[in-house]
Amino acid sequence: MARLKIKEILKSGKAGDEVVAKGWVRTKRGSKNVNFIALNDGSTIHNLQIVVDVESFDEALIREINTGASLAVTGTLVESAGSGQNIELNAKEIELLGKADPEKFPIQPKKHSLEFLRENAHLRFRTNTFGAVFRIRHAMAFAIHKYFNEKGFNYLHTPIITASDAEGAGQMFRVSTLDAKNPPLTEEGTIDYSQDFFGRPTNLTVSGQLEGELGALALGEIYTFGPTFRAENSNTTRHLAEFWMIEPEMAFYDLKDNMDLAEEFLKSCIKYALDNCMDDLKFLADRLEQEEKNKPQDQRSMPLIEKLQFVLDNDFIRLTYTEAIDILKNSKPYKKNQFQFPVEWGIDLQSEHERYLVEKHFKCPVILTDYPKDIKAFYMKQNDDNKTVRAMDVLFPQIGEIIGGSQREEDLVKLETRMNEMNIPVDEMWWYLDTRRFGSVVHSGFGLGFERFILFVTGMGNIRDVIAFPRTPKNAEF
RNA sequence: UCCCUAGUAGCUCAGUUGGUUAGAGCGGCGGACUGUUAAUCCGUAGGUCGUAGGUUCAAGUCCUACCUGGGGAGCCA
Repeated sequence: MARLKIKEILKSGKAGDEVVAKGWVRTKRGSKNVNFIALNDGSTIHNLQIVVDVESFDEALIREINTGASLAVTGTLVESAGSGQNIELNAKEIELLGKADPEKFPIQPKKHSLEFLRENAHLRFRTNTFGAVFRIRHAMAFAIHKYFNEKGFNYLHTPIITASDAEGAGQMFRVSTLDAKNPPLTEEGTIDYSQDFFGRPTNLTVSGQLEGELGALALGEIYTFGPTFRAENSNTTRHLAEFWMIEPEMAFYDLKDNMDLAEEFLKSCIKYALDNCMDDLKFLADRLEQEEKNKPQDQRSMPLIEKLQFVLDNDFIRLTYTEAIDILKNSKPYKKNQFQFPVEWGIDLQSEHERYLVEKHFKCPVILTDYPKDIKAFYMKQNDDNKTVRAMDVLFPQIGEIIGGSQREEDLVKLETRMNEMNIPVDEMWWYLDTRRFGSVVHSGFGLGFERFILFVTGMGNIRDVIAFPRTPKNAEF
């Protein structure tokens, strides 16, 4: 008899069907004559209820069916006599696949704190919350590939190890096979990287963008979707040292095309979640609602599913940095001196400013464009005003910046001039500049932080709870 | 990295202005119960109070340093 997944059994199983189900015990309860086992195999958030007639099984076996143990159950599906489920499995045969010592198994059939589960990240998949989060995470990864594939984009694998440190996107992790205790030295006493594996200093990538541009300026549209590493000492609910990023790069796209793509892309993925992950979303929404009950009324956010639907139904507000500064200067908190940081044209917007725009003023996702060139990267397309660049940041409620992107500077002279101004080594970047030397075209791209997006879709509050094994300062367990 | 905050039983927490033998709920274990839904009821075991120093007749409680977690900020995705 073939094993059926619990999702399949609950969806199309009929009373009288003989089936085999395999999974892990969530709870066991019952009385002298009958026991009920909630069995979960990860295929769905819902459990299959196994009904055990105590008299027909070995007492020792039943004693070992504890929370966390794995079972193979053969039996007949019947309509449930109890409420709470339509169908349940009457056990004929139970095989204990793997025991779980109830005194040692850390996941109990009760509510655990997210902090505790983070310390047990190897077992937290076995909870409803993390089951839901990781099924949704998978669905979103799939939705991203589906979206770009249908749009004719090519999935480009840009390198994880890079020798370029010119990207300016943050501190990098060094990659080396040199002896850390006794590295070979040059005559000047510095580390001799010519003896290192690559014959030069190398690091883990902080962005695939520059290589992505090379691909786009031949293939037309590409996207990357891979791990990204930042050695920043960031300790927040929105930062990881190792995270996943999606970076589309498109030839012949100007900033407006770029914004249109970003908005359509985000909406398409959110729609996929609503269409395909409703069971998990409902669970997370309920969980969130319980948590929100402890908060004062005015601090509560929109229910999860409503929030996703809202983003889907409304156009993102688009405005320039300069317009945003004007709005901030005319805002109540500015006039009442409630902002901690100054608001002045030329400053980088602080989270409090972004949050005001998104959560208070517009109450809607916002795309800010045309930032001062001095607070943005060298590769961004310079505007004619000589003050701003064609940058765009997509700001989401609670998350803040979820996408950062720009139209890229395609003019060789302007780009080189800017690189010199910003002390970017032009020589080392010969390969990047070659795209501007040979058949340069208008092009654009952006980066989406995958985990930040998952935060938004799942309503989770800490980025460490939407990646399986988070890497953060002082933490690389598992 | 900075600011705030916390660390007491397997988990979530209480522990009074410093004062005898450190408490509860949940979980575990034993028992009861004819179908339960985080079952219920009765009973029971379980603690070097984050670590190291200090103040004091006396420290879970006060002080200092360090470690770890959480929240916020910066950096950014």
